[in-house]
Amino acid sequence: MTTNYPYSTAEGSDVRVRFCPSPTGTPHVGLVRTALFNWAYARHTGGKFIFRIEDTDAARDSEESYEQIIDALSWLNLDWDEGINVGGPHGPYRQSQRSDIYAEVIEKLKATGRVYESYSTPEEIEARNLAAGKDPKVGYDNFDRDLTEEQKAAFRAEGRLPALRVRVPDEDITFDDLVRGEITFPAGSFPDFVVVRPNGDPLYTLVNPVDDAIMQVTHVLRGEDLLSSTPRQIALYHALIDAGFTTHIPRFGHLPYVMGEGNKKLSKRDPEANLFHHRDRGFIPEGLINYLALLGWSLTHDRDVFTIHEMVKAFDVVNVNPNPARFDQKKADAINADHIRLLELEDFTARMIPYLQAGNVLSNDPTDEQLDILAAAAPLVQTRMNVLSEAPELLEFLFTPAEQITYAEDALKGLPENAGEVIAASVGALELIPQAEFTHDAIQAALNEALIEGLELKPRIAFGPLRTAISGRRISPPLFESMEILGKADTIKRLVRFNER
RNA sequence: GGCCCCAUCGUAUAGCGGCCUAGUACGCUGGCCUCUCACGCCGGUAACACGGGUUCGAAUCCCGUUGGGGUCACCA
Repeated sequence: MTTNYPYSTAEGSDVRVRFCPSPTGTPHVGLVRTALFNWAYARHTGGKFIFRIEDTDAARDSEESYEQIIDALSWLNLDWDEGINVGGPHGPYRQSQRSDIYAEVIEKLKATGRVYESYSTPEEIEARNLAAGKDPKVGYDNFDRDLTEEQKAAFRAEGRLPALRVRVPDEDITFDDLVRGEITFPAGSFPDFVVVRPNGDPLYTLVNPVDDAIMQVTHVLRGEDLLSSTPRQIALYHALIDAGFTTHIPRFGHLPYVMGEGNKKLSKRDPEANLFHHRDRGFIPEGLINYLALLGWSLTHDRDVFTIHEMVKAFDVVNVNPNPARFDQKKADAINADHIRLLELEDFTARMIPYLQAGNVLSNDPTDEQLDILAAAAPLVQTRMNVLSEAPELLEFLFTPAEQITYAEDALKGLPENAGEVIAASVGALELIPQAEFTHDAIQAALNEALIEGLELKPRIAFGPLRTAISGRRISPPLFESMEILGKADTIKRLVRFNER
């Protein structure tokens, strides 16, 4: 019974968790959240985080996807202690390179009798179920469990090769899920399952638990979709313990789904499922990690913006919420915006550069003058962005020559009748400011005097035309600061050009 | 269909038997600030799926119902 097959009791620095994606497509935010929780648990406990790749499906796996997964972890700063590219005592860490290990395991497993040869084809199984009046959905009928040597020889004589199945014990299987509590699967819930194809290829059902066993994984934290395969893995673990590959069954914790719109799992088709979509939009790692952590976990009752360090300090998988969480783009953006505001100014400035380049606002090799403008403008826009891809739209006018400014339709439409007069008066006032004193305070004072007091305009009416003339937009960073950055000559040039258009 | 999981404002969550006439955040919304837009600040909106228990007392424990989801491959 289960007393013979103990669960891991590891804690603290003895904890060993792993992240083991199969490289089939772009990294999904659900996958990333799984990586994050495993990583956070390892860092919290002081244990080890192992990263291996489950590339046993040659038809679907790709090298591109493999590289993207590494790119994703690196971008998010989720580092690992053993595995891909860093090595470790249980390598190699790509399953496609572990065939010899699996071959040895398979031989030993056969010797224990917990794994047996099965010659039934899917067609034969279905036919038998139908003949017995059973729903074909019940699956395999354990037909080959006790084949005699003569029967096996007869099948082989027909040229048939056996798949290998695990003999599922005829008893209830119970485990204590770290996020859901005790879960019991009654005896007979599932039939003996295939772990090795007739051609000798081991399946996920074998290699995943085998590698966890060999790598001495103590806590398996993974998606809820694998919950119903857990009793099968536990059955296999019994065999692995019998065969001497390990001594304990890991603890399991099944993390809730990340859902999309409606009530369906966020599918690979949804753009917001794609991690890189968020990176391209201008999520910063701090923001995305924070938001993803919120999907099933919380730091405290009254605060949801936190650093990765705060998360590591507080994270325990037993506090993960079992119910599925909807991915809410608006909330994610808001969290990201908060993290953008938390950045040091220089850091924020630097992080905008790739997005400005992508938006053709900055060249690949920005000039010192451009960098000076950016540094001056950065504080004006740090509270005006949710995602960094908003930077080009907001800052473009500062990097565009006066003669190339275009005026947005909605900006022109909202202008007052006397826009020309306002601008003319502004030019006159600004001309009087000495070049060296062309600061936002001086600009504001001059314009206030000329427009608000002189022409007796409401500020809203007074500054709208100037904003449009300067930026071409209805909405822009603060006006006087923008004028200061542009400088006296360029500012006046823009105003004059606007009135001459 | 069998088996399994899940169930607090629209969304994410706090809550682990009394502190709850249910807190926080996003969203939406009223206002203040204000050169636009933001930020910031003040306020509003809105939830314990249902029915039985257990208990002096239940959002919290138990059972059932309903609803949702997953899984039943020689995919992972």
